[in-house]
Amino acid sequence: MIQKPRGTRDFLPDEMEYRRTKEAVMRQAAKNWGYREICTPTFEHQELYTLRSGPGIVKEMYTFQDKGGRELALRPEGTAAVLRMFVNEAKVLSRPIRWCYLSDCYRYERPQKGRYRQFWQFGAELIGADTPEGDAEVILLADDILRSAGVTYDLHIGHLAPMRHILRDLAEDLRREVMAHLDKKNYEGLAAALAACGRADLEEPLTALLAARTPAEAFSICGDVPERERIERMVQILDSQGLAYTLNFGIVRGLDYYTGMVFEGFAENLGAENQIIGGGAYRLAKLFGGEDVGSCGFGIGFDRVMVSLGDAPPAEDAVVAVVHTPESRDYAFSVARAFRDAGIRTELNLLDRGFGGQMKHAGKTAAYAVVAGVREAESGTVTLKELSTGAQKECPVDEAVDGVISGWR
RNA sequence: GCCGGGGUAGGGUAGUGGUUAUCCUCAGGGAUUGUGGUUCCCUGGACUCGGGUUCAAAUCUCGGCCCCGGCCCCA
Repeated sequence: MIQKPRGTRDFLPDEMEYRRTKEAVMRQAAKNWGYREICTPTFEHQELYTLRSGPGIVKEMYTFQDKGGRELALRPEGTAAVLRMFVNEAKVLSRPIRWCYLSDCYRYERPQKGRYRQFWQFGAELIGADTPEGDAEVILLADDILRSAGVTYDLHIGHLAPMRHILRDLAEDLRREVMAHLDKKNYEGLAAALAACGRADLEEPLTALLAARTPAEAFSICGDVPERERIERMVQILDSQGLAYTLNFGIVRGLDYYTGMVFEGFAENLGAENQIIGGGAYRLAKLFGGEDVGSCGFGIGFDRVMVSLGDAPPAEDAVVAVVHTPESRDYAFSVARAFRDAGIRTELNLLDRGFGGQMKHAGKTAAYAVVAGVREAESGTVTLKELSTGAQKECPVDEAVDGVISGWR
């Protein structure tokens, strides 16, 4: 027997239908905000991802060389390809551009709860609206999508400007180190790093900034920054919409990728991998050879959404099982077609089973049995039987279809 | 890459070196050739893989693979 590759999953129909239901809800929410769905290739030139994330990322990706010698990689996330697509194709589209996607992504990582080597990411990108209104819209959209899907989560929103302002005098590599410590809440490491470079004076404002829960508090610590008005306007919009969130100026989210607003969300029922969404403002287009246009977006871990929501409820669709005999086979196919044309999931017996066997099978797999035997074929009727109650009646096909649609009664 | 816990039919399980590996569920068939569900009968299906110890391994041991939890990472 061949096992599936490590970190991959199979989905049976009950779970798959549940996933599709949630996908549809999320797509619809995005659509309502004007975010239209796009699709990019499953694999791209490796360079797209190393440009964005550095050469070290290769060991975390599924990479391969194709028969033409091209160095390719299965996509490890959604944003890079979307911005690549924007640079390639969307220069003439009127802005802002609102796009969303649901992509299968691949990362060579150790699987654990909520983390797989093949996973799905629902993302949205707003390109060319580098404004506080744009930042606010992306956050509100993300919240709408997650709540529509039924997820309960904690939302944390921040902005990189205050922290970068405090760290403005530090050398680039030291700044990265300090921010990495802050990201991991490693305060001992933070103190040691600052002391080592003679900037222990920064420890107090940094820890105070992490505790700040309003823009006013943050600016009283870091002083005035050019982004102040933008941050305040964004917060004002979010508050006007009654959004539940925590302001957190300690959010770092990777190092050089995000340029302004950043946000994260954490859901229940997940283990160590409880981050369900991450996003923020960034400027990637220029890196990929386009103009320097500001963008803002997020990625939702779709599989984590599903884990957080719990087990799939069993499917409830009415199912009709058509029971027949070899002599009435053609009639049975016609009867099944009538039910299918009405949008009813209908399964016709395909095996060499007697009436009793067919009814037995119908009792396990269907809500209704529709008998299309010789007798019915001659009179153009069917015998409709509700399997939960055992009630049955012989009637014309149209009437039987209506009966199933209206739930028998 | 690292640490820990696991792996017995499709699912859930019993089995601390010794007959043909237990039970439930499930699936297929029959009792019942135009009426299922209950019941009864029959059938099918498993020791994760490989090496080692032993007269004898599901059981002890080592390693691989896979699963689960955590670390690292998380674009």
